[in-house]
Amino acid sequence: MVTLSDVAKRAGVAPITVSRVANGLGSVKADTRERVEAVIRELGYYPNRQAQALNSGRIYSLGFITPRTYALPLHEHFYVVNLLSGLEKRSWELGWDMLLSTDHDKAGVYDFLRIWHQRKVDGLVFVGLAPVAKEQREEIERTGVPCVCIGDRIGSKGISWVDADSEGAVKDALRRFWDRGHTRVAYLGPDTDLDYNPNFKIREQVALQVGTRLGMDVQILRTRGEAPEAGAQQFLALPRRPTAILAGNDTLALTFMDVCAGSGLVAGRDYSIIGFDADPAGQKREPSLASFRMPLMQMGMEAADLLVGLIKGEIEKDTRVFPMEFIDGKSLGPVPGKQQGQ
Amino acid sequence: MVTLSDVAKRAGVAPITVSRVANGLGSVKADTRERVEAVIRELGYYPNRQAQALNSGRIYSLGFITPRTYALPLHEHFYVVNLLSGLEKRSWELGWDMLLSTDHDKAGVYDFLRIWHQRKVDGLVFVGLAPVAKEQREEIERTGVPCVCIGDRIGSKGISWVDADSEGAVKDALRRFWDRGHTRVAYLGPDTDLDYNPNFKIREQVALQVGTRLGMDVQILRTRGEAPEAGAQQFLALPRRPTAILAGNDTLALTFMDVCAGSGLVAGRDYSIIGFDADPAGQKREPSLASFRMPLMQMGMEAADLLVGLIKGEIEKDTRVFPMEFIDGKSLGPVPGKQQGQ
DNA sequence: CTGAAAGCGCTAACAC
DNA sequence: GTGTTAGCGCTTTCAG
Repeated sequence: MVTLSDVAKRAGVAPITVSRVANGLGSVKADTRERVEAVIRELGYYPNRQAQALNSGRIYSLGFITPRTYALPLHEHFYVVNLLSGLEKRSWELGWDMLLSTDHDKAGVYDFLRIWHQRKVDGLVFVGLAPVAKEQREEIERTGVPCVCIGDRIGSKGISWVDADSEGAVKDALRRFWDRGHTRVAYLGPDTDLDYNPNFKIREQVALQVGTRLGMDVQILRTRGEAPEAGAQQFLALPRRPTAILAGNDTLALTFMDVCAGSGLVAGRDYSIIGFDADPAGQKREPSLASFRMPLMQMGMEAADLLVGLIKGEIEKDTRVFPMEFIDGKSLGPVPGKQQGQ
Repeated sequence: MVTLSDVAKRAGVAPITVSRVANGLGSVKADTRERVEAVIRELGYYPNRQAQALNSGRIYSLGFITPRTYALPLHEHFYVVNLLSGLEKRSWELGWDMLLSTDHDKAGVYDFLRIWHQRKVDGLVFVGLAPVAKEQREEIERTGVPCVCIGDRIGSKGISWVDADSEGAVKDALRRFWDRGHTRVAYLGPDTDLDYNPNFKIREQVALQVGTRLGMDVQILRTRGEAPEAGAQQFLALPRRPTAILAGNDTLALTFMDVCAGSGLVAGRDYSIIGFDADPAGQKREPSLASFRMPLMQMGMEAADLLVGLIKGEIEKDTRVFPMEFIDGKSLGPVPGKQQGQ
């Protein structure tokens, strides 16, 4: 391994001079600089980041915590892979590397701060698919780890976050239902006890508020962890069924459509439905599922931006909300039985 | 930040004693150990890996170089994402972290050894989608960087590799053609000048050898970088067309099928075709595309295994080949015009 | 079983 | 403009 001193000896200067040349800091006479630069190239010298970091406290790595909440392999986690892609891209553009880690240690203990404690990274990005424990939030505030959370609007003054605009999307969806004449609508969500994800709650609440404000009749349907078809069964059993359903995500929506199809009800004809996530599976099926797409790659990129800003101390805690894009589909239709064009 | 000395002071011992307790090395009296352990927990002490690495030369991170060969965002690179998934899983199981990096620096210079030179990782895994320059191979041999290449059977004594068994798959494919009566076959490959990937060459050569040995008439069809439909056009223009085509990958196969469909030729009826990669797009289309699937996740996991073994010095250069799995599809049929059952 | 001293590669602070 | 000194947090000698 070629060290600073190796270069210094060969160039006949003090180590600190090589340091100054390598980092372009301080003033060095032109011919000294050139001589040192020549030796650096000749010997193929690279500064040892570990040693640098021991001084500066900066290793130029961002930590990305991959959630283990669902026992899926990483590559099947559409959401995470897309975020990762954006994070990697922007980190690279900014000249930082990215360290991938998981949020559980071997004993199953939630320990996502480990890589920061060990000083392997300067800050952390994590995905809000699981709740962050109170002690952890306090630890983050106490130690001042630069932290960005994606998808959970954490109420901690130590944690910045980026999230998609669920409120806007729910309003948009209900407006689309309304424009097509639907007045009896439902929100289909997961059993909140089993499936932590703050966006489900936000979507449900906003659906209730906005629907009521529009004068709609809004019901809540719920799946159960062990019975994903429960929401649809609930729906089918209703005496006066809603004509339009907003589902918390596409997975919920697709299961719903499957169960209804079993009873001869076709989306877009017998009822309308819109989901979230723009899952490719939804767009390929027949009828195609209308949905909202989050700009995941961009969210990942901005999370990296934010984190680097926090680490450098250039910004304080910040939060960003990204609009979702409506993806049209055949699952959205008029009120069944009603005359077209009023 | 809590340091070793902080713990030492509080426990009333020398720093080295804390080090021994934290690492479980050397002998420490039971009650001293317990006292120190209590303080470690109380203060929430984590060893600083940078400082440790400065001594031991080991940071417990594996580098994964994401290729920039194709200007795709990471998440659209099926192959890379699946490998990544396996690497991440096994690294985690082994207690190592994974650093993601790219193979080009900002000036476009191929510089994938950077993170190792900087001592941010102990070794590297990279994907053989682009050729490794001679100087790089020499540098790897000279410096002894632990290296594992995926998908390119690099002939360097410094580089271990893992790869899928293209030979076996090609034999399997030709055997399947043969069993269905096909005797005029073709291999469809990319313009080799434009698309570096050693597996294309292997598949082409093995197809020629094995086909000839079976007494088949084997032709070579080629796309061109700017004209992916060239292979199919070549095929359509032939006076006596092959009845079965083995494509270098599913992308090539799907383009081929599209062009042929434009001339009224349907795969599985008018000709047979098999691809590589088991691209989901191929399995969802009509007729579905028969293909070979590589165990990408497993290959990633074994690459991590190999790399950790190399780093620890437990193994020398090693290579591993993984069988592919045949995925059946409607694109595979009998010889057109021939009576079924002979 | 425990500790003191020296050093890993680098840089901040202070001379000259 | 350049060099000397000390120290980042930890571990490897070598003593006691």
